[in-house]
Amino acid sequence: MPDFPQLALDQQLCFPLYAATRAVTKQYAALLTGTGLTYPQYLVMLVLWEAGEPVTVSALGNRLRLDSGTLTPLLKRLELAGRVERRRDAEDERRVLIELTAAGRALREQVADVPLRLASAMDLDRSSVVSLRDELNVLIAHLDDA
Amino acid sequence: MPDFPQLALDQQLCFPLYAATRAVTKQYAALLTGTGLTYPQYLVMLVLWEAGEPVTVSALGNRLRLDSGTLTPLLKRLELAGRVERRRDAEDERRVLIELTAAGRALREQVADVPLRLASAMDLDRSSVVSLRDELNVLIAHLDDA
DNA sequence: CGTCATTCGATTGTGCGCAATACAGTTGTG
DNA sequence: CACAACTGTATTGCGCACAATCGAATGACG
Repeated sequence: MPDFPQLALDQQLCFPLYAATRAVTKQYAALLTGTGLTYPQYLVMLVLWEAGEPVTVSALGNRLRLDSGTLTPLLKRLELAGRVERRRDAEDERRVLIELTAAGRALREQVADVPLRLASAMDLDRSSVVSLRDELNVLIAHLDDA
Repeated sequence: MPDFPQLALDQQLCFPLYAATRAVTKQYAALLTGTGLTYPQYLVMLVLWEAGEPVTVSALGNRLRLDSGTLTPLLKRLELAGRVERRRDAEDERRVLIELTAAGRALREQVADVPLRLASAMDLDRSSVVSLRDELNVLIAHLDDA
């Protein structure tokens, strides 16, 4: 019976990546209670705040690497909560534009301190965060090619 | 109108982490088609193969940081697929022991090359993988305390 | 021996994440 | 204009992930 050292959970990159993401998401969920946002909803709001103008569903999907099967119901929940409005683009009726409401824009100040609070919970120095972030971006880029 | 540079998607660690995990999971899904395993199911199998003996649901949960709400249905699907058997522990009737079937054990050889194939898809040198893995483990440890 | 807190797992309900599919609207081509 | 190909979004179905809750089994304590 051969052994399979390469299948050891702790030797692989995949599991720490998977576990760390869920741990970070859980921290965000804790900091976002009170805003009514989930973590993926928060990411969508980040894109909308950054854009400063209506954004199509596909643009959101490209930025966040999510497809319409994920975004459509998420955006409907954001609309139901009064954070965004959804309307067809008059220029091209296939497109749906997502626009912040006043309440959606106001939320930005309420979460402005979230990244800082997260960083303190993670307790990593700035250089570790930067190198980790950059290595992850390299990884993503490589997987895109494959 | 104040600006919120700290809310920029690209400056934060959270988004690359989130996106990289989904990219890696997608790669695993591709390599695991044919085995009938999903990525979380593959992780459960890794733990069972490593243990070499029946494992309780809670032990699986501790190792993988997943709760019974996730594991119970996942294990039922693995049982339905003939990979594992579930039975109450005679010593303590509250516990459920998860045991590999012959088919479940046999699967190990079939996926033995998956980590190597993943590593080649990720195209990172060994030292990057190790440092990334270790930094993620540090991150997880810190979030546990918080 | 009762009983009371704890442990273990299952269940329920909500929200992703994604493949596959459907379909309306748009564009290209002759 | 006719019509085929393409685009952008929505829908469906399945499988996680997790909070909250429940109920059975156990163990500690008086």
